[in-house]
Amino acid sequence: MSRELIILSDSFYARNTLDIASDLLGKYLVRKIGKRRWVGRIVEVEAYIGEKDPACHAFRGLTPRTRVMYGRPGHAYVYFTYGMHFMLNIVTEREGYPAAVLVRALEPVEGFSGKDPRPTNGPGKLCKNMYIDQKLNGISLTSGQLWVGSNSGNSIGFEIRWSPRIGIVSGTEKLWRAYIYGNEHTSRKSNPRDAKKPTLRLYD
DNA sequence: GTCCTGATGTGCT
DNA sequence: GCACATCAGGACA
Repeated sequence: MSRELIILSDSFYARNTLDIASDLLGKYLVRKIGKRRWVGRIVEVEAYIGEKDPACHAFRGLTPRTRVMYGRPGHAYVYFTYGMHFMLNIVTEREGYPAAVLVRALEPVEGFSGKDPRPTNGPGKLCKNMYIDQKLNGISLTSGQLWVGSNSGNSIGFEIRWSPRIGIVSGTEKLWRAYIYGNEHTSRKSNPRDAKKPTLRLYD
């Protein structure tokens, strides 16, 4: 990182989830443990919005697991799945309304020294390689352990495309997965047939 | 490169 | 019980 990053404040996350999803692309996810730091440029995300979205964990309402998603925006919702993977989500919208953005893939920028040329090209993989686990569930993204920053300089232009979300069985008609078209670090190859706009969000 | 499979914890029915 | 917002490794091409 040649320039320092500006931490996004809570107000960034208190908006429409689809806007946040696309705005997060090109921003930097930062994980800090002591003096070690990992930084990745966000290249792929998915939106999960409200109790009427059948793919959203809040589809079945408020439970101990989904409590964080109903909480204040700008916090991390981390959960465990498939018996072996953690997933990082960022809570959005307003308190009491369950919505979040799943961080699916990053382009490594700093701190990744292993042999894998794509250490962060999937949601479980990026959590593993950045030591993100359930201990971070519910923390604020201004707490200093984990946050999203934006580069103060000119950002390089890129094209955003939208597709169905990955790994779900219902809600596949919604185009709520956004990624940086042509980037090598997404979880799937770019598809020229993917849309240039998301499926419009319908409020409850 | 593609397709297929096994490993595995947790929340909720 | 079962359904998962998955990944790595092996078989094949």
